[in-house]
Amino acid sequence: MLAAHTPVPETTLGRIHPPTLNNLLASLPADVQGRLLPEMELVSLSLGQVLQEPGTKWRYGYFPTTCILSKIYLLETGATAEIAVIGREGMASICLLMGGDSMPNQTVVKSAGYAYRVKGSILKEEFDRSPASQILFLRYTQALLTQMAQTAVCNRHHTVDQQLCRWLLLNLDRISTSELIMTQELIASMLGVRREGITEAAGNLQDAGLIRYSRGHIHILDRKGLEARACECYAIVKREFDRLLPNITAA
Amino acid sequence: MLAAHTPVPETTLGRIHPPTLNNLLASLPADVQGRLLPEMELVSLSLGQVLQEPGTKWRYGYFPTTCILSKIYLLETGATAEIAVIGREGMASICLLMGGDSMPNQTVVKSAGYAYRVKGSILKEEFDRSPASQILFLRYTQALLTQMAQTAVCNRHHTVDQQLCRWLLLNLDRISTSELIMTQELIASMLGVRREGITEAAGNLQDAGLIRYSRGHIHILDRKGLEARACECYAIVKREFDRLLPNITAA
DNA sequence: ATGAAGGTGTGCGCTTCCGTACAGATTGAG
DNA sequence: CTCAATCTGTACGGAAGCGCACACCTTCAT
Repeated sequence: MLAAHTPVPETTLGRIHPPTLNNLLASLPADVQGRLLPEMELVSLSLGQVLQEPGTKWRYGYFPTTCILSKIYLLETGATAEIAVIGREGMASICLLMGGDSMPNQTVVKSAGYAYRVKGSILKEEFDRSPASQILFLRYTQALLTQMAQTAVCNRHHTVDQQLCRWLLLNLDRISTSELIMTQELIASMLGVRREGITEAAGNLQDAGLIRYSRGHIHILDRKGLEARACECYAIVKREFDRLLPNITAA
Repeated sequence: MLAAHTPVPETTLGRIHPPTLNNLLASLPADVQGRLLPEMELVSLSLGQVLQEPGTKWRYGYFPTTCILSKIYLLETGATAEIAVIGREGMASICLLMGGDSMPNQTVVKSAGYAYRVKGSILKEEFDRSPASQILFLRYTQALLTQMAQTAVCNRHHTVDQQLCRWLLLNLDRISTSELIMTQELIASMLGVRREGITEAAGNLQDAGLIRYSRGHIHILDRKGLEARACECYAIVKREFDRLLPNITAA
């Protein structure tokens, strides 16, 4: 069931919450922004909302500003696993640009907030027409590719503890506070492990003084500590994002 | 250490072994083929040869005809994991087109054979210039993306037995015989598990009459049986390849 | 205030896979 | 033919994670 998006009317919010909060949009040259931004629409997305079901055609391109999106696979058994995180550094709907129009995974909102969206046809037209936007979007595609590949390796070789650290950092990079709103149940489904596994791992991190946990609220106390405890996967992906998209901060 | 490629001189081989054995090249319209094919060079690749080290700039685009390539991650601990397979259905060096020029993983030859290669600059120029080639290469990129994503999920949730089936099928689709030349040691490093794990899984498949194994030679006896025993991941990726690249046979 | 719902901590037996060690089998070079 | 190298089979203890069960503890609506 596709929840309806809530378009935000032209209010003060639109003016104090510009599309350029999204780093990709902000990195586009002025002429492309001039054409694209007027076509964009601010939408409010709520936690858990399903943006796109597997195999269905994307009608819009989404550029998060304050929300975080998650690409999630659903298996026949009901098991799930997150394969990519998308925040203000990027966009959802790569497949519109790649020409496939759909992908076999779900896209859900894992942190409530805002995003700008634009009709797929308009986005694709701009992509085909302007080399500057093409370069940017293709480089982002490669960054996303790297994130997925690293997720595959991480799933194979690293412990739940390490993966939780990586996962927290990945999300922390995409919000402006140091507090994540996320139940253990939800984290477990993203990492594709048991809820009890997260309870234990989070307990370890809390004992180590790295985070503070309370009923769906995670306060990050020691970012450096998390980085030290995370597997190499986080740093590799971050380095690639920085290399490919030098003007964009989040990993 | 980068082993030197062996360029194959203009002999009868070149004539009876055309670039169009590669399905991507074969799918290009005549005018693009007219420009690109004369620039291509047939190279012979041997088992285990390292085509590209992590983080190094790709100088050529590779289009396998009879060889199979593998994108492999190396972790700090020495652990490895394959994240994608590339055969005659595709190409290595996506990052040339995406603009990143390098990726943080290795590319190795996992089944000896031939490939055509072309200078990166020429390939990129053609990509930028001809919409037809761009559409094709971008759709292939999405297919590759799907393969990686599915690998991530598979690594998380499926047994070695299932993954071995998927892996055998993935390779079988990219060769013309029903015999794979591959030691258990090598397979283990690709799947990121112990060699003994493969011994056991292969033993199971042999007992079930699906394959016959002998010192680095695997004969596939019952393809349908393998498909039935594999996890859903194989079918999902194959379906996406077929959908995105309708004129291309291998998954 | 109070009961229900949702979120978290804990324990226990089980499976899968890992690490290690070693023995047997096949292949190929001298 | 013979020996060394390579590949494969087997065995065993241990670690990590799963599935399940259940006891708490917050929060929130009635």
